[in-house]
Amino acid sequence: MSKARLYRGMRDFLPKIMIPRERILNEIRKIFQRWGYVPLETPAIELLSTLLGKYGEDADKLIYRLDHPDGLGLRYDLTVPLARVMSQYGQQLPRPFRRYQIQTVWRAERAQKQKGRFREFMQCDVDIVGTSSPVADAEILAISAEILKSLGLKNFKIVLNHREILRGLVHLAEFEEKDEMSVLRSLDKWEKIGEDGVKEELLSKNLDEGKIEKLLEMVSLSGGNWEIISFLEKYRDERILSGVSNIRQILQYVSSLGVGQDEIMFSPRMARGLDYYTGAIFETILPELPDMGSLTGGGRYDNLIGMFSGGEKIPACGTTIGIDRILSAMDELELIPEAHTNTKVLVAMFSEELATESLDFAQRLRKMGIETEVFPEPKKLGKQFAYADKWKIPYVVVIGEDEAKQGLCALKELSSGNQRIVKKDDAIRILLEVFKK
RNA sequence: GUGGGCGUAGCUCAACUGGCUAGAGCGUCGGACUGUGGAUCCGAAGGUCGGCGGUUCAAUCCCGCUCGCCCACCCCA
Repeated sequence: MSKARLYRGMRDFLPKIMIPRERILNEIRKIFQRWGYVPLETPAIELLSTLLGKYGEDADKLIYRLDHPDGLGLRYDLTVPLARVMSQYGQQLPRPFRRYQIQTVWRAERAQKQKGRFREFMQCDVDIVGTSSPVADAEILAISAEILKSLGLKNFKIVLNHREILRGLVHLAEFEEKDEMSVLRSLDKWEKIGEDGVKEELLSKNLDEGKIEKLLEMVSLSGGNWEIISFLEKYRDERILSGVSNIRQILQYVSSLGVGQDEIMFSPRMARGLDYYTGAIFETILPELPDMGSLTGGGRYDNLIGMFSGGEKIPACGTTIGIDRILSAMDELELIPEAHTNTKVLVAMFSEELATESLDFAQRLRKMGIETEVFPEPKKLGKQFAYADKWKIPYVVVIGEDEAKQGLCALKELSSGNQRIVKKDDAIRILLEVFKK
């Protein structure tokens, strides 16, 4: 057993994983940019005074604290850094401010690899700061949907709910305000542990059985989105009415942004764990992979950013794209093409004397945008072909003595085994055609 | 942090109730094949049997401690 090991909850990303991972990140980045979002990066290390007290007591324990006299810790998410940035540079950033941020975060919790839980993981956040318009909520939903579609995860569903509606329901069930978040956190487990499970958990929190039953009955709604929200309106609760009217607008706008009504599922049972949401909340799931959990999750949080800005109220809305969950979902659905390397062509080295022939030709291919590598030593050709085969490099070019004399090269496609002796220019033309450069 | 399970080659796993030189498959490297990969055959490298201590004539196996991994609870992406 070697002495080297990984700290629990950390991962190495070997090339085989990194290739699809980078491809997906590039795709996500492209979509963020297409919607007009601008990139932001913030440091891994923040002052503890910035980090602490923003996520709740339990979460504070999960922040990695550095052993350093300045009082430092690793960032826990990307939303608090955004709030800090808004308070420091808010004046020079015209609003609405649309930003995306793709960086790692750290949480000192018990990691369980198989459940996709790590101590270091990447978050891809998109947020729109400075507007309370439902257009913003609709836009964030549409971006989430567009990303999943573009990655081939066509069968997703967006689960939608609203914190004001939930608060109204909890109020109608006559729970005290201080129990509100605790009740919502239990309710949120409905899909996972079922109605009985939720009831059991609420009972174990010493809450009143009558109130619990009242709440569970109110949220046991099924049917179409419009049907459910129309039904909720009948409660004539001020908060519920306000939430429903907000949801109506979002549902309407989202249609114009390329999201089908059947891709959205309004559910009065989805609550999300974080305290700071104030309006619409949403997450995306794959019905075919019910155990996978949510692939993206977010909502509106109108009070969080202001915490750093001296009480000024700054509305905001955003979501996290769970890149690691998306990757494992794609993996299970076999949507990740096998790729061992990005190299398209291996130029073999025939002999020391002909080395420059290979280098020159490889350089011509690269200038045309074809990913090319040269085998660096004149090993026997069998070894060089075996190398290409092991890395699944699709083409091998050999320039041997015979070819070199006549300005030719041997171009072999490994998948078929077909080899042609052609002029170098023709080889380049063929490769450009194949890889559509 | 609490409870349960498990640590043998790079990976997946063997080795009868404690016994002689700890094995196999896959992978890696080399050869059969000095102008051509996948298949086949041959060979090689690779182990302080997680670590420390104890019991024993003798420990990969039994006991104690420790470290690590996995599962459940809690919490989340």
